[in-house]
Amino acid sequence: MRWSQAHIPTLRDDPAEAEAVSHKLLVRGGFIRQLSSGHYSMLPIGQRVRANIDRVIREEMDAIGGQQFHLPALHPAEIWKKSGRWEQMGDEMFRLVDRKGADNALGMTHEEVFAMLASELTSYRQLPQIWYQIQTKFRDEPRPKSGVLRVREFTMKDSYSLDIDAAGLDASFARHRDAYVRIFARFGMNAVAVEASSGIMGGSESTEFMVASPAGEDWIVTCDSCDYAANVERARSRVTDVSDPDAVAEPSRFATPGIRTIRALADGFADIAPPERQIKTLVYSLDGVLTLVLMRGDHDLQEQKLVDVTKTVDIRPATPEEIVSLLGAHPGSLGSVGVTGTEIIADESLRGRRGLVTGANEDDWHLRDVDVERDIAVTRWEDLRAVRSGEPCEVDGGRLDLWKGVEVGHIFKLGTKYSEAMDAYVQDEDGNSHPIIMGSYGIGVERSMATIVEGSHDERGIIWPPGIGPWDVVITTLRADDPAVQQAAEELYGELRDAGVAVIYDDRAERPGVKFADAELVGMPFRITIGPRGVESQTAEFTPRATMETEEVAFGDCLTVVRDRLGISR
RNA sequence: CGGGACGUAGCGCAGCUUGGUAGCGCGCAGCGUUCGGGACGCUGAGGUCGUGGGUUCAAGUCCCACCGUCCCGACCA
Repeated sequence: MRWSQAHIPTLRDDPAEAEAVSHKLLVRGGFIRQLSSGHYSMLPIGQRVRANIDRVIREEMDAIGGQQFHLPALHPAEIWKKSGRWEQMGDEMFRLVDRKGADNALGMTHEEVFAMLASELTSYRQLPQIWYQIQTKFRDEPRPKSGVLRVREFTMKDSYSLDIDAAGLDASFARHRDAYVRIFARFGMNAVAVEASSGIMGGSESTEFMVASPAGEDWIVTCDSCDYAANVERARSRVTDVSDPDAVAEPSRFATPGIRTIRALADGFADIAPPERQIKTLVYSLDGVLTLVLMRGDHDLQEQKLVDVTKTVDIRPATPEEIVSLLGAHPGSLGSVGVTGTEIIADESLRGRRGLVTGANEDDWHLRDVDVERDIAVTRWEDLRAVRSGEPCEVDGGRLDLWKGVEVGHIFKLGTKYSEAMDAYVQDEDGNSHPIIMGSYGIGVERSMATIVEGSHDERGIIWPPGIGPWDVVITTLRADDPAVQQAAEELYGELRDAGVAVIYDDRAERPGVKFADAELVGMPFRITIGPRGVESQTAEFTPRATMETEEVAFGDCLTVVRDRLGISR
């Protein structure tokens, strides 16, 4: 491609609304443009990057035996009703009615359609299968943000494994995991596989691939001395021990006028009520049912954990009115001693604790000498605690770090939910019918593109890894009007192109500063500069974008150097 | 959905308080000079001031409604 003929609308000014670095650079560099909130156009060079990302994914998916499909984006409501997700997906699913009056949905994911296709399978001999596609997904996000990192319409590589038994699923899962490690490595990312919650998709062994970035929306916990890594929605840590008295008296009331917070109670009654000796009583509405949630005073609830253990779809804190009608007191004086007929879910760190302080369910009064197991009718014990930075790792006691990450991939085991719903059964060798066991695996394409940029840029612009950017090499001429320069550049351009190198020739009659600045903004990994000086000595300048350290290369050696730097295999 | 802000030329913005012929920078077109790090001069093109309604002799400016976009929160494989 010649730059003079390419549509690469770079901008000199930052887009006003840009807050994520990748968004700013992709817009300025002429890769993407916004159409509306959450919908982006891919411009030619953005599309080239996307094609490269697709290619890498395809190569690695094919390498583990994957077969590419292309499924419809528009789905009849029936298949979603059949799996039970027509209702479950709520407002996140785009829905529309066609001219016949039939309900339709724009696909947010494709378990249903793939499971329908899998229903044609009849024998264990046809398994295992890995089926994938690279396709548009629609999700009516309540708040698209950060440019292309969180949108309503995006491309996803989604794959599904089909196996006859758990061992087969384990193998398919492991293959995907390995493929993902290779894919993200080729993207130049340092992606960490972390334990995660599987959310409304259902399933187990949910593993997210996270890349550290300030633009990330998830908090990740990793241990500094072992390989433990988890999303905070699921992360665990060791609890700091608190020693309690062996036996305590019956609970007794004491007046706490005006005290409404853990902090205030600890300050006012330092001898008996430090935060770790208090019980924090939270009231939640879980699918419309009021439930008490008990935490240690100095701990915070991780709401996703509560959602996961209770399988709740709709969670919200109870309103003050609901709380008063349930417990007879306002927040600040709530407790669970003597409460019956209401589910009481307590965090594991409260198990066996004695001599604690909690609200008396009467405004301005608290109870002391509470023995949790003796005095509270706990109905469930669960791990609900939010992990904090610096806490000891549950595995080896190492220090836990907390960092923000972007989710670029997610893999998990689905089980038989969709195969059962869509009647995807096969017979085993004994003639017995079994639902196919499925796994589900996703990679966000545009999100990967943005995440690469988040992690690989400098003040001048983007630095694409070889094989990912729109071109690997840019030939920049200085004095494009000089016939000798032109001829040298044309020859090199033809040579590289014939050799299969992705090269763009900046033949524009611009001043050097403009051409350099554009090349660095767009981010080709290597620049070859040809000017009058070099024509004299028959040398070009070879400048890797990452280091910006220029070396002189004879015209005749340029192709060899480029091949070396790109890795000859490509 | 709650809170906040913003919609004026392709991009970034001023003008609104105090109503009276729509401006600046970049970019764009032509000509000339320039040419190893975002040049300069001259000339020029380009705007239903988000949409609709209202007040007024007169609305980019004041009032109302709606739409859109961004940020914070809620929410979110």
